[in-house]
Amino acid sequence: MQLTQILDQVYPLPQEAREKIIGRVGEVRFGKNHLLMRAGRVEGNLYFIKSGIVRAYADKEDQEITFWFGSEGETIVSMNSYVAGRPGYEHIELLEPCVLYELRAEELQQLFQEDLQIANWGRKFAEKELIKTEERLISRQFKTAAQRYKELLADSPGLLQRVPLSHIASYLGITQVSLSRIRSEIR
Amino acid sequence: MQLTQILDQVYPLPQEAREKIIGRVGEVRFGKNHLLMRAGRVEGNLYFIKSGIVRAYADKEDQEITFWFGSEGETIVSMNSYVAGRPGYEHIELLEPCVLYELRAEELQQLFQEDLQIANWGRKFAEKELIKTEERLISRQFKTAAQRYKELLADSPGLLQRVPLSHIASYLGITQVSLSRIRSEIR
DNA sequence: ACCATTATTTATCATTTGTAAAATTTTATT
DNA sequence: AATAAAATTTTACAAATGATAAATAATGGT
Repeated sequence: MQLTQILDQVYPLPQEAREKIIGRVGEVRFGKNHLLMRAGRVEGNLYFIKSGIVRAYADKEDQEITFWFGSEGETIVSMNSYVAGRPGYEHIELLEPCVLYELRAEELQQLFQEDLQIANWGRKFAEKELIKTEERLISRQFKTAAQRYKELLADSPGLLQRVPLSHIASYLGITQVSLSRIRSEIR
Repeated sequence: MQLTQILDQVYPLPQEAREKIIGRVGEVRFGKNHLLMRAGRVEGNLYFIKSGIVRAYADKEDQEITFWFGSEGETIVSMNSYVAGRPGYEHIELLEPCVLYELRAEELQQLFQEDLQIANWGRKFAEKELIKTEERLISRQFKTAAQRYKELLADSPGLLQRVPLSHIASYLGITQVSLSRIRSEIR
């Protein structure tokens, strides 16, 4: 997926503004299982996914909790680092080999102070992520684990083929055993 | 709480930009139990809470699910309306008599297109809300209902005195009976 | 202060989900 | 194809939460 397209699906930018961003972006590649970001650090870059799929997870005692999947066209950003300059609580792990567009957070912050349209792009980005997150939070309360699983299947049909069920279970907020039970009841 | 202070705690604005917003804001008052926003409508205003406390809730079949409380200094906005011009899924109900600063969403959108600092204010607002929402989503997975209750007590000590436990239970994602059990085990 | 209403707690039982361990299936490697 | 490793499912049991109804406490209006 091309960077122009990725940027525009957040908020269409005038040519000039778009080029300011593109000029500061580099392409990088990492292999499967690479740890792109680690919890506890302030992360200096953000990434747009050209191809591949990743997960964000947080440590809980001895286990890991996956709370986000990102694939083609999505943006990888440690919100705490990006917003507040604080260390993030999330690890980002590549679940496939990925091609990423890399951008220094500092440079983007600079652009936010220079360019009205880029500031509005940043606003739209956060707003859209917010709606998605809010909807997930509410869906936790509204829907049973089985419903959430079915919805995930419907919304992201390819996901099951690309991601281990253990991560899916964690993402849905249930144990893998519970997810197995749900899957067996459906068929 | 003064509007200037409310705006500044999101993102400090230069005097000129701040006045552009303040000039478009009016003060309104509503009584307890007033329904400020209704699900299924596109909401044309946003509000800053000068005093009082409100809840956002969504309908689930025969019951209501409270997913947010807002009090002094917080911003009331139907995210779907504000971001996407779509009807929201939330009702906003006043739990106390409130004094609110009212702003037309359309006028704010206009300011986003005119003023770089206001666009960045809007960006910061969404980013901060996003972090809060993301943390709540993760806390759902990390923590037991009892832990979440204790945290809510610690973070918002006054809340229990201002809000019925039925709403608190719903906010925590448990039934009122469950919350009662938790409360009795603590003491 | 009294009554009616609403809010909260308690009790009982059913359901769901979690934990731990073993069994099975799938995948990767030689 | 055979083996080892990893992923997934199954089983048995424990713990947490839900549903319903009844009991108690708190609140608001007259």
